[in-house]
Amino acid sequence: MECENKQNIIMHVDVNSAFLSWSAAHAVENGCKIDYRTMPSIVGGNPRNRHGIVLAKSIPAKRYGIKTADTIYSALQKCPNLKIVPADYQLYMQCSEALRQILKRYSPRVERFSIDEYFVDFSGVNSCQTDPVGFAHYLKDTIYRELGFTVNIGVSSNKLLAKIAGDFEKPNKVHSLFKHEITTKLWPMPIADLYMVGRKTLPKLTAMGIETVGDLAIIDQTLITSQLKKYGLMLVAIANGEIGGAISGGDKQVVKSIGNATTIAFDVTTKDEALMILLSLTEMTCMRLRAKSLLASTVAITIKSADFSKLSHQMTLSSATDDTSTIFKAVRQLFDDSWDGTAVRLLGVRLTNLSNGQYYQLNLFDYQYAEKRHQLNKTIDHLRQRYGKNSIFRATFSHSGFTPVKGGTADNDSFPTLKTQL
DNA sequence: TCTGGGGTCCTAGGACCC
DNA sequence: TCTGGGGTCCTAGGACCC
Repeated sequence: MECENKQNIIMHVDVNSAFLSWSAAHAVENGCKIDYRTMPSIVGGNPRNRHGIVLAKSIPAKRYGIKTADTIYSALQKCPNLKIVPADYQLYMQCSEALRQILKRYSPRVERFSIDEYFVDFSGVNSCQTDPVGFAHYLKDTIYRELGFTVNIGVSSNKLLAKIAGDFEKPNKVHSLFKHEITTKLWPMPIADLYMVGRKTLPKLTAMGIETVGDLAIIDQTLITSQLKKYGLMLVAIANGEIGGAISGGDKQVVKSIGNATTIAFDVTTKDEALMILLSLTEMTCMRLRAKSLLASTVAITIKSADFSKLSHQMTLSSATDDTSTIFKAVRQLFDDSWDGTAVRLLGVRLTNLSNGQYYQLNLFDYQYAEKRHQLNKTIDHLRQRYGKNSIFRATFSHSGFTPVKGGTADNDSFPTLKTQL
């Protein structure tokens, strides 16, 4: 059936220091005399409303030991004259889209992996067959010439290896990592740099005497399982480049959950305040649910206390719904059942058990009621889309000092994980 | 630690059924 | 009830990614 010499070629395109690059390129384009990329700088949140972490850093900032997710406070300790640039998510979405448009010129099979990462399937694309690495260089330079920011491109025969290759040396580089290069390019890497080896896993691996990816790749199965269970086996598979999967089509992935959470600028101590915030998060989450034409049957809330202890509570509804009021009723009950009165730092709402079925399981009366609610919700969604998300809101919010619809990601894209395609 | 917000997957324990 | 075991679903918590 298949053409016998068809070669799978997958590329991973990753924007270098994405948020910082994008903000810097945008500033330069608008006449800013200095390029933040050439000096110690970060994109960060605002510590005044307790969003004070590093979202992206320049390469000079990295040389001061500043890491993503550091507190801005600690970043300033490491480099007192650090330039701090505020985040501009609208700009970032635009840059992400612009990048997608370039990629789509060369292959129809483009998949968004996160706001600053894409997989592109070049299998069977003629211009790319004979010299994929050369083509990747051309692509990288085209992106820089047209959009003004650099990317890393990883080239391989599956997504996992392409992604790992893209993470090798940065910035503005192309690396290949084909199966036959695993032992020479991947195995010498320190184990700390392997995808999926995080803060908690690293000490466990080092305690087992694992220092490089190669050490992990050839470890005895029963040994790794005894320490890390299934997770250990997955890591061994990654170390051998054995998890992959082609890119199916666009970025249509099955969404498993939708949610929004917010760290509040102050500690919340009253139920009224908490419910107000939960309502605004529910509004946003339900709007996104409806935008995807999905229904949810499980509602969950998260509470992070002032001491950073976390708690989650969930309930499954008797039938799936996309109605804000119905879902908020559940949210309110979950909060009542789980809040013990301690000061709250963060609140979150998440919907799972998603389906795209209609309102089956309902009798005629309930169906008509649900239909009415559905129309009302749709109308509100349209108004918010056209006139802004706070153009229409519940009476409780007037003069409350709270935002009626809270939470990010108004875009319709899902960000899948590699493991989904295991 | 002056410590964000969007997700996915895994695990362990309990409820319930046969 | 001095009661076995397998399957499935639900819940809470935790690890990881960007």
